[in-house]
Amino acid sequence: MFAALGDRTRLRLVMRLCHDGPLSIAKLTAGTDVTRQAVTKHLRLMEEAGLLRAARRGRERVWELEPERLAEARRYLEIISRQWDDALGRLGRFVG
Amino acid sequence: MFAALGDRTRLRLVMRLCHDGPLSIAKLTAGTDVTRQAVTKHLRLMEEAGLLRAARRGRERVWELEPERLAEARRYLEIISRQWDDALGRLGRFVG
DNA sequence: GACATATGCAACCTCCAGGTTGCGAATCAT
DNA sequence: ATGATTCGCAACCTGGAGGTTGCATATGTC
Repeated sequence: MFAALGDRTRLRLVMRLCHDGPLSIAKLTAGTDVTRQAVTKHLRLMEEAGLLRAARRGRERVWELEPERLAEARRYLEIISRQWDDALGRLGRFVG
Repeated sequence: MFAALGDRTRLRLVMRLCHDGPLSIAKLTAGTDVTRQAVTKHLRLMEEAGLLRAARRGRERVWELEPERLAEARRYLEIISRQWDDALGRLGRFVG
């Protein structure tokens, strides 16, 4: 999940999608400095991670974000930092 | 940043830290199936990513989370999904 | 001092993520 | 039907991430 966002090209693709709306592979490739095949691989990877969703339209394959996954990641980070605060609290009580 | 969390070992380290509080390298290594050196490398990587912070205490080096970075990541994801909603809204107006 | 503990440094190895190239297949336009 | 787009498949290549090993260096303990 985080690995899916932990790559330059992929993060760019997500940003592109996130403020241009659904796009085809060719359109997405246009904004990058890599090959269409590389873009395709990244898109599939993110699809398996649950971040994206694809749909055929004519000869194109249109990709769009799956925002629920982002929300999930956000919740996860929130849990992490909350547990961290708790741990520091316990530590403070035991030490001080 | 997301790349820092996009690795199994690193995510485990973060989880361990997040609910046990600050720990030394040896203690952190105990919970893993890899070498102390590997753990050290990961810790430094996350330090450079701004996720962790270290402090010497005697002969130990104690690591702890830098929760501000997590908050930053959360904000970033929020921006992403908000822009996505906006993009879909524009699309809807133009098409429908 | 002698010994154990906790870490640092550096060289090395292996594997796969990220990328490319070449070709084939489906869809649209004229 | 011919050509131009848009995509899929498969083989291939390469750098660096993740890991290990061996040794050196501080710090604590007796």
